[in-house]
Parts: sequence; structure tokens; C-alpha cells
Amino acid sequence: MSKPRTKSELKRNQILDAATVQFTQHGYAATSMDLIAKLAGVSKQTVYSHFGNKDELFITAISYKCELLGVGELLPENLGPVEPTLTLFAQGFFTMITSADSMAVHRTCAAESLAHPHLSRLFFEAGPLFVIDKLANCLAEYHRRGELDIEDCRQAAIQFLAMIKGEQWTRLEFNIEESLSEQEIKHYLQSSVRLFVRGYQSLS
Amino acid sequence: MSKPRTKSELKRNQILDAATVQFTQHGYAATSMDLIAKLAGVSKQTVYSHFGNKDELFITAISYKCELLGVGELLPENLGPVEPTLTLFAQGFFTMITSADSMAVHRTCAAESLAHPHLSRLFFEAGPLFVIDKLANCLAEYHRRGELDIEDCRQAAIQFLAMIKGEQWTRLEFNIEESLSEQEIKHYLQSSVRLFVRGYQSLS
DNA sequence: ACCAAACTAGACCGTACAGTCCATTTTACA
DNA sequence: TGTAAAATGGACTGTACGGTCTAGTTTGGT
Repeated sequence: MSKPRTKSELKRNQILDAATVQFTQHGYAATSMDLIAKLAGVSKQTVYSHFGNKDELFITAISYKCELLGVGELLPENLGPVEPTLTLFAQGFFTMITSADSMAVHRTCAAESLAHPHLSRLFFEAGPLFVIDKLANCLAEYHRRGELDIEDCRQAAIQFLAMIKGEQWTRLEFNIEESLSEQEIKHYLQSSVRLFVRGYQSLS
Repeated sequence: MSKPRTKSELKRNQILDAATVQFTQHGYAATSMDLIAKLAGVSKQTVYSHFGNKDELFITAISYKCELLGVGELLPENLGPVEPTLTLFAQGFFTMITSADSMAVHRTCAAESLAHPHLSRLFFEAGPLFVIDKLANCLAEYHRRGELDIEDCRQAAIQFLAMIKGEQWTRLEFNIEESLSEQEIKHYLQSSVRLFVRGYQSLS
């Protein structure tokens, strides 16, 4: 959220904040404009003068949230030895995609993907696609160094990321009460990195 | 759908059919009881006399659909050589989870997982959990035979299944127009099986 | 042929919600 | 300080929907 210059901008931000929380927390249909106005401490008319209608507000709010979640600096610039680096990345990636915020946005975008394909695409590109590319580049570097023997780095990145999501992510997606323990998750992540490295190790 | 004995049962089935289609196609909120009645060729009152309220109908319809999607006989009884068997399974599994029906049910259950946790759990158990167990058993057999060296078969099953979903499944989840080509998918599946087998091969 | 259960059509109720209108007040700025 | 833009709040419209009610009709078993 950039610094609000005028009082009007401030209100706009309050609305966006409230909308983001409600939409991601309760979905599109279950969120009413009245409630957003109330939570933003703003009159309904003000909401409509800033954002023409519910759809526009929805798209703006979720797009905004997508930026915030930006996967940013999960991978270090200077890559160290393969296994520790990938393990660290796996943990960071896992933590981020299983965060409450990330899950909420994902859920909302997926749920609205039929009614708002533009929005879900936005999420898809800012999230999954972005990380895939980033990791693929990193794997290419390891390939160049001869530390991994990867034919198709993009595919490999997808395989890696998909594995990391694993069961726990699905449990969260379906709002299953029982989670895996910290221990189990750590063990799973390590095992996945090992599988990946063994599967792609150079046989030099 | 079991054979309708009486005319009343027939109506019930018609309602259930219409409801299933609507709920999976358009979600819970966007499906009205009036429409279901109309599509079922039945009066609204009849809907309510068979199913007390919208929630009950929803849960019944989706549960019913979950049964239908039953992952059944994806794995053969007598396991052949590792790589071809897993490849065949991977293709079957992928085809099934990316089918329009499967995606629709998944989408609906995930979208309603906050409002209807009972339902999403049902799907989670009948779907993901079920397949995981099944594949885990199969991997245990390969381990017993000394063809794979797997410490934790359940984890390995999860890794395998997660990989198979890969990018294409996510594209469908977000309703992204551009799909991967048949070729790309086939290549990806093969590559994933190879990675898995290399990662878990016995070093005897 | 009779009766009870099931079904029908459609009116009806209450509520929730998107979006508009308007008369009044507050804010920003020259 | 004056004025135009922005904000307020609350009333209002229209619509959609879940669910009920009713009065009359069809169905199925005896």
C-alpha cells in the first residue's frame, strides 16, 4: 500500500484493505458491498465512487493481493551446493504457499476461475508460472555446472514444485482439520529433495 | 444410479442428476433450487419433499458424485515390471484427475471447503487419500521384491502423485485457456516416472 | 373403486443484496 | 474564505432466492 497522499486516497486504501480481507476470507458471493463499506468505515456511496461495481472492486483487490504475495526472493543469487540450496528453497516455498494468506487467495481465485477467468489467470501467472520460471533458471545453472543432469529444466522445476506441495497443501486446500506435524513435513521435504537430486544427479 | 423402482424414486434421481450437474458446473451459491426443479422437470415442492433444504441436496449430490468418480481399478492386481506399470498408472491417473467431471467436483468441494468442511473431507478421503494408500501398497510390493528402495512408501506415493498432477492440472484448476499439448503431457509423464524410478532404484 | 401418499403449479413471504438517489456535511485548494 | 469536489448516511428500487403454503391432480396399492 503506497503512502496515502490525500484523504480520498486513504479511504480508497481502507476500502481495498477491507475488500481484500473479506473476498479472500469468505469468497466473492459471500461478501457484500455493505459489509465492505462498514468495515472500511466508509459510506457505501464512497465505495461505488472509487470502484464502479462489485466486480471491479473484486478484481482490483485480488490483483493487489497477488502483488503482495509476490514470490520474490525465494532463491538466492549465488547458488551454493545443490542439496542444501534446494532444501532451503523447498522449505521457504512450502512455508509461503501454505501460509493462510496464500491459501486464501488461491482458494478464492480457483473458486472464481469460471466466473473471473481473467483474475485466475493473473494469479496463475504471478504465482505458479513465475516460480516455475525462476526455479527452472536455477536448475539450468546447476546443469551448466554439471552438478545436475537435466534435459528439460522447466519440466524438472514443475516436478520439484509439485512434489513440495505434497499432501499437506491438499489438506489445507480442503480445510482438513488434522495437519501433518512439523516433523513429518520436514522429513517429507528432505525426502523429496533427495529423490529429486538422486533422480537428476550427474552420472559422471 | 440404481434402477428406479417407483415413480417417486425416478423423480428423486432426476432431481439428483440435475443438482449434481448444476452444483458441480456452477458451484453452490450460483445454483438455485428453482432451476434444479425446472431442469429436473419437477415441482419445487417435490424437491423439498425429497431433500429438506439446499444444503442437504448439495451434500447428497456431491457425495453421490464422489462415489461415481471412485478411483477404482487404476492399478492392476498383478504388478509387472516397475517402469511400464507406473507409466501406465500415471497415464490413467492423469486422465482421470483432469477429466471435466473430476475437475468440476474438485473445484466445487475446494470452493465450499470452508462452508462445508464435512463435504470436502469426504472428497479428500474418497479421492486423494484413497489413491495414496492404493499406490503406497503397490510401491511396498516393489520394495519387497527389491525392485525399488523406498523407505517410506506413503511419502513416495504422495511424491509420485503430486508430480503427475504437474502443471496441466493447475492450468485446468485456474481455467487457463491454453493447455499443454498431448505430446508435452506424455513427455512430462514419462519424465516424471523416470525421475521417480531413478530416485528410488535399488543400488544393489 | 377407494384412499393415502406423492406431485403439481404458482402464489406468497422474508430477506439479502447490488446499485441508485439525494440532501447535507466535510474536505481540499486557490 | 469561498467554492467545487468528495464523502456521508440513509432511504429507496429492483431482483433473486430459499423456503412455505395451498388447493387441486395424479399415482399406486388394496
